[in-house]
Amino acid sequence: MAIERRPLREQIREELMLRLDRGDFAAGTDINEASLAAELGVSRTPLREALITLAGEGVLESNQGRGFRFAPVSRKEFREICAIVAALEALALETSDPVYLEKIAPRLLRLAQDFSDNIAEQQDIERHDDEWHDLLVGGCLNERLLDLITSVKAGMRRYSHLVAGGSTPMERAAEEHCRIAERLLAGDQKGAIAALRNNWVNGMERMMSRIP
Amino acid sequence: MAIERRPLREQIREELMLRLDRGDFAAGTDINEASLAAELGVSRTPLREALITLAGEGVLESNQGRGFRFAPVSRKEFREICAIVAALEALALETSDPVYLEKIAPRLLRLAQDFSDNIAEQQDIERHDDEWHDLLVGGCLNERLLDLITSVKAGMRRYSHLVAGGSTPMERAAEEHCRIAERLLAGDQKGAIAALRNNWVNGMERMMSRIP
DNA sequence: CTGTAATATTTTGTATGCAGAATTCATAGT
DNA sequence: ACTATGAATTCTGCATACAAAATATTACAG
Repeated sequence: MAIERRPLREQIREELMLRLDRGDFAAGTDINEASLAAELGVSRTPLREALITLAGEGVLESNQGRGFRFAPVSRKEFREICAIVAALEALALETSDPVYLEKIAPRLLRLAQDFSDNIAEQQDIERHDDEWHDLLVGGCLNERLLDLITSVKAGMRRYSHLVAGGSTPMERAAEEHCRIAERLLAGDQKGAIAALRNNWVNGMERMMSRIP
Repeated sequence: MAIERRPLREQIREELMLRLDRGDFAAGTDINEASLAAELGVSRTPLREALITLAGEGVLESNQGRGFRFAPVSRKEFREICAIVAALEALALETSDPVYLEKIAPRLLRLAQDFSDNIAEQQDIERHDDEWHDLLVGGCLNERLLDLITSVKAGMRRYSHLVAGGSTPMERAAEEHCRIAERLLAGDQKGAIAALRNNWVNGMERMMSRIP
């Protein structure tokens, strides 16, 4: 039996992010610490620690005397986050080892193609897309950068369930992933970065209409 | 009388960052929660909340059962943070209103020139440099981005007192700031961004030798 | 004298308690 | 009926208490 030996605040944070993905929390709703703690079977102390972490990542907001609430969503903020992630992933790609990139390019291409074949659940699509990007930038040796990307993307997860279920043209996304992989295969790092930026801009536009 | 009506955790965080700037904490030293809380005149609860925030910003590390400690410094990590901030400030400049940039360009130029004139304390130099960059990117409407820049720069503050006191060629920094301001005055946003990136690369190199 | 096991002490991680701020609800006055 | 006022309640923010893990100390065998 593998007993969990990590701070409760981390486990709580993970669980809350999972519930956020499932769409359990509407944007803007306040959190009742006592009831949520009871529901999770923990005390308020580690819960609050998790909430403070999430507030630092922009998932939650806190107001003096008024506790925490899920940060409201807006097209403006979504645009902002996308621009940031695009720049950060571009940086990750710029500073990655070209040899490594060429090595993983075939895998990236295959994943992108598999992706376009299977019509999957929205939840799976999101996860698949995330994993693809993780693999893409995973060769970057800048650890702080990879951590930062993860952290900023956490703030973006508030939007993922909003755009779910619709007729998201994921073929387009897969197509764009193929383009990136092709550039990498060709050893064209510059082109891959441009294609990646393009992927983020388009992805943003695709989602945008579904946000209030 | 203006009574402080903001969470203790924020005030504590601020105080700790101030002490960090003063060089009170050596990199790698563990924090004793009880004694630090007593010293600050608060309980462990809001102190821990501040520590968790700082850990999220990369200023501290936490290990299960072992508490918090100031994250060790390294040239590698310093390079990493500089690359990130350079990319983020470049993004901020890219997405700023050109009209606004031209409007503040004269002020930026004047500040940079004043800077090179006065031989100030190292502490002042740091502060001045920060304020200059804040003004530069302050016109960016991407609020998330500005917050993120502040947050990432917090992690960089662990290094500022390390490089202090030496014969830092700040004339060079002031010169580079002038270049950036001149590009903005000329309405050459692209050139300003390049000059800004150059400023970060050089600034990094200047500091690098003084880090273990 | 050195290495190790047992014990004592310190310190963290989590739970609980408490005061005050914010909100809700009820009541009175217009 | 509607608003204003005040009491009652809820909830947060901070302090304290407790249990378990980690560290330091001691005792002892080799």
